[in-house]
Amino acid sequence: MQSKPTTIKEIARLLNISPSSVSRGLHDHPSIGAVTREKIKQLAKSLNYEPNNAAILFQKGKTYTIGVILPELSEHFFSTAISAIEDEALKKNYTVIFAQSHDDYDQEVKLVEKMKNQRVDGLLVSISKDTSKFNHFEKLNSFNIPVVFFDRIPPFKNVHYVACSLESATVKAINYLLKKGHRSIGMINGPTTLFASDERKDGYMQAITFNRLKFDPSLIVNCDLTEKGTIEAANQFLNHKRKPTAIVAFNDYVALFLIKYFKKLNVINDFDIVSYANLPIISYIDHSPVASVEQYPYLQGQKAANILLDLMNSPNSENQAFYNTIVESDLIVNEGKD
Amino acid sequence: MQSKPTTIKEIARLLNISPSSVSRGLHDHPSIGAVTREKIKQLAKSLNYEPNNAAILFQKGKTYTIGVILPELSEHFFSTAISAIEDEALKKNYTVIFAQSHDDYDQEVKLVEKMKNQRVDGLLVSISKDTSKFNHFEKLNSFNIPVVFFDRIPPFKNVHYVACSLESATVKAINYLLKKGHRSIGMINGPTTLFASDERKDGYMQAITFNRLKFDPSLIVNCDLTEKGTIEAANQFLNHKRKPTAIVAFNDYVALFLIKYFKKLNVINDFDIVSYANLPIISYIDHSPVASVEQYPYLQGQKAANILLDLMNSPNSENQAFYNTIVESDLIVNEGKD
DNA sequence: CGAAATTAATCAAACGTTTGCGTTGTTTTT
DNA sequence: AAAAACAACGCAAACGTTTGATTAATTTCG
Repeated sequence: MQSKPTTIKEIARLLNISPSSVSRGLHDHPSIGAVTREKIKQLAKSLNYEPNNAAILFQKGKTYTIGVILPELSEHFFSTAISAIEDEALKKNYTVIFAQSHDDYDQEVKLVEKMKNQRVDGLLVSISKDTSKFNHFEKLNSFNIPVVFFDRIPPFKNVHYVACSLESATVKAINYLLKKGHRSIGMINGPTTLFASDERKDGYMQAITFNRLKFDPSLIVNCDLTEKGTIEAANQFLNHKRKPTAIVAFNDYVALFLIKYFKKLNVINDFDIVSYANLPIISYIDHSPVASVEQYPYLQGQKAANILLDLMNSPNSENQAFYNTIVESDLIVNEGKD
Repeated sequence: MQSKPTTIKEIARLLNISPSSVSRGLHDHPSIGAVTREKIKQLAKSLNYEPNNAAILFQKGKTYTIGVILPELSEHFFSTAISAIEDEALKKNYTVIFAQSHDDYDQEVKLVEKMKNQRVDGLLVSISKDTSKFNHFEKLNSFNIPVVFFDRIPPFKNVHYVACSLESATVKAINYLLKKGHRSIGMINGPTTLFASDERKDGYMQAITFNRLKFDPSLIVNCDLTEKGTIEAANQFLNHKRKPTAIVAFNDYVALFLIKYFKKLNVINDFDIVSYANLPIISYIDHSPVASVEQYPYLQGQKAANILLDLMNSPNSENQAFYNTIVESDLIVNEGKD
């Protein structure tokens, strides 16, 4: 039994009125009389009429769809963020489509193009690790597709973004370690291309200088965030003349590699580790970090989605004000550990 | 600079030919001469022509979109599965839209309806914990929208599905524990409404009887999978006259609750725990499970997506054969522990 | 050389919905 | 009683693309 979906035309035919009247009736247009309106609605209901979305989208030139491009969905941070995005979108009856760059610049460029072709009404992007050029987003501007970056954002202010202040979070982290008595603190930072790396570095320096300590640049090591890179970084610290007693890891994955390596070398107890919270169960692991920077992915996703929904429904696209939203991050001290 | 996207009409006008020729030219239709074809393609390229998807979808009555409904995207299992789905869909130029039931039956019903209205070409579903009725999927049938269930599947065979054989995996797990010398093995099972609970129970019984041991039903405890429920279940085991020496946990979250509780009671060393792998870093935790059932979420997602793509492109919908695909799961023994 | 086949392109309809404008018929205002 | 206002609806175009049916021009073949 292959039911063809009911159409407005069909209803019009059965009621001997014009399709336009049916359309207006269904939308409570004032120029349709109450009796006809009710007749229309009743018949529509009894025939299980559902508007053909494709037709409406085509007609209106809007898709009621927001696109999300992110590096890797299976990372907890991003799956939580997109979960929030979807929840917010659903409230406003928008649909979410997404795609993963897998941290590859070329792929990201392609996906932006694809999203544009899909005619998304707006785009949320968390940029890939490899991305250092941003002109692939410019075309969206001319097509009037607003973009909001979240978490992994470009290093300039004239875009809309939502992100955590990793700088202030890092200050908190370093202050915490200083207060615990540490005087030599290492940092495994990310690639220099990442804005997030700058922020961590800035926070580090800010905390050090604020406390009138001398800043040793060799205590900050850039790392490609792989296990191999982490081990290399760790080795630099182990051989350092002022061997650190605490280490700030770029994220929980790095922290995991580090803990694994230190356990193997049996030096795990020589270090306090602080990390940034990507994983919910990090606190369950053996020799887990003493503290962790919570970046509130759900909140970030929520805010980014709402800003985008706002932008998509604001009339003048030539609005020159940019949303630069900072979500305060908190240092969560892991109690069970010492 | 508000560029309006280039259309076929525009190209046709500039070239003084008909839109249909442009369309055919772009699609390498044989009835368009080589010279015209190239002229068309060149101009299209130089004008950055991109087909208006909404128009095509509308015209063809297909959306090239597959919908995914799952309980909770932030769970690692599902984010990995949907990550695979998206990868597969992208290969065939399909787009993925998704929505979360948050394990709520009513929400699931609504989402199925919404997906139908969005005119998805096919649907992938992992059903919610609360779902015990399945008639909300029947309507899709009459609209010729194929559905493939994955992982959390309905308890009957006349649907398409991909799932792990939790039964055989559980057999492996129990056998492993028996071989380690355990004679009283507890199982924290899920709600009886879940098919997955039946499978675990069946596997348990199968392994026990195969090894000519007597089956004690009180060693299998149903649980709502919350922390509170887990503790209640644990207490039943602790007070059991044949106190188990090993426990099979429904999933890693349950295992985490259990480990936490046992650590608190300082009885963690009295038990070997086996779990089902939802979390990648479970092996890093303190007193982690001795073994873990890997359910291959990426593979499941991949297979489910490919089956769906297949169904969507198979001509006769009245095909009575159902894909019932079982992904073999493996017992991963956690080496570092003993 | 004329008929048939082939090539290259056009025409027009269709997909379902929305919307500006026009057309009735009725009621109110002056 | 004529003009104006209003209520309730229909007409037709439009959105961009695809596709079956046609036409016109050229080539092939007996």
